[in-house]
Amino acid sequence: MPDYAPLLENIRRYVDLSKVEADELTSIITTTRIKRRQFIIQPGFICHSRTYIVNGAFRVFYLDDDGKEHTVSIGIEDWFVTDFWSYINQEPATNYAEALEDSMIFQMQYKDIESLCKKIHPLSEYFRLTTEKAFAYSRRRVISNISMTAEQRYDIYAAKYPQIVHRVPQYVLASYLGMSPEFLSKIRKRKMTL
Amino acid sequence: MPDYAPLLENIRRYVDLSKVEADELTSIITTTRIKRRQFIIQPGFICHSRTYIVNGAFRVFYLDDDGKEHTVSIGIEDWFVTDFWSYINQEPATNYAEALEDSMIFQMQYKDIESLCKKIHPLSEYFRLTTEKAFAYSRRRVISNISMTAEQRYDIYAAKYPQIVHRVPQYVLASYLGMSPEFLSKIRKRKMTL
DNA sequence: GAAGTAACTTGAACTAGTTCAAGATTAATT
DNA sequence: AATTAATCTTGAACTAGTTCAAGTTACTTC
Repeated sequence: MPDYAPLLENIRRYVDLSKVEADELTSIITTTRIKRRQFIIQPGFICHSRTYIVNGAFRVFYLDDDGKEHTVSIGIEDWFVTDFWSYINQEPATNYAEALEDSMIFQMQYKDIESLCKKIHPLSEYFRLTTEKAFAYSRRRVISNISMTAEQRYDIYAAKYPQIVHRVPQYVLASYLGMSPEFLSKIRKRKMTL
Repeated sequence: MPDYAPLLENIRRYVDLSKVEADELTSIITTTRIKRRQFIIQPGFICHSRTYIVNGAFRVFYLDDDGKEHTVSIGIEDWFVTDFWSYINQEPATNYAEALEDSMIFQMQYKDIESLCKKIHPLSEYFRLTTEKAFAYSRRRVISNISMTAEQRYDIYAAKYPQIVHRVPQYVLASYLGMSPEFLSKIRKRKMTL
């Protein structure tokens, strides 16, 4: 049986779950190993699960009409990955989610989560509180995309996620920060020589 | 006594609230009239309430170091306005919220909402579901800021919110869409002559 | 309803960031 | 260890969008 402690610890930071409630939650979890470069979400397919990263790293990205990639989110262990729009509306995804490293994940199905949220009040609270936080961060990202230069965005990201900046390929980070990989390369070079 | 029907109707789209629960909710609401150009949130002050717009229009904006305004959100009747970061963390705000028209609002305090969410399961569900939706939209906005041209962003907004595009000042919309007011003016002109 | 202020328009000069292309590094595969 | 594939670097040419400034239109307010 897999070790659910990291996920339960994450939940405990927000709410109290009884032993019985925790067991109900873990009973809907499936555990999977994913190889690097493997996709767990693809456009056209409904994203049925919320995915918790036990270890490894993922990115969610969007392929535009010109075939250019735009990274929507980057996640490492103890984070969730989803095509959120597809997940909450149970509509076909528009994004890909790809493993950046060999990973292990926990998955919980939409319909199971929804019925458990109806049943277990603290679980509903957990998702409410974490989504509120995610939303607040997302708004900050909107502002920084609108109001800052590419270099400022990089600096802020590097300061906030020092453990990620050099863990993911540069073109992934560039597309997450909304700039071309070439330009990120130039920003980094400038910093070396300063 | 004010008419709470629009808010309760909004909630009913997501969950069922009993009469007693609805009364508990409305008991924490304060109703206020706000004049155009009046601020209900200012940097430095903690945003204590979630604000529901009964009628009128608001915008939330951020003033950067160069004194330039960046509109974070635009809301009209039946929407919520908040400096979300300040609200959920109960930290001093970094944004302004300003009435774009004479308005009437319902306000609910953070601590009251939090204790009601602990108490009333469907209310917790309501905020969970609506925040999930808001988060999904916010992610879409991140993607469109990163991957689209200014004109595409305008077109999408105009198609989605035809009732808002010409209701708010152009410089507000431009700063929401992440472009200069001059450039939005030029986009619009180009459309006239086509 | 005149005067003043806020919002919008237009064009010209400018710049942050892109695109393209070719070469240099690094990592994966046999 | 050699070969192939992916990723990163560098510079030159380019462009979407900005900035500035001056003029026009439309609201407010007294």
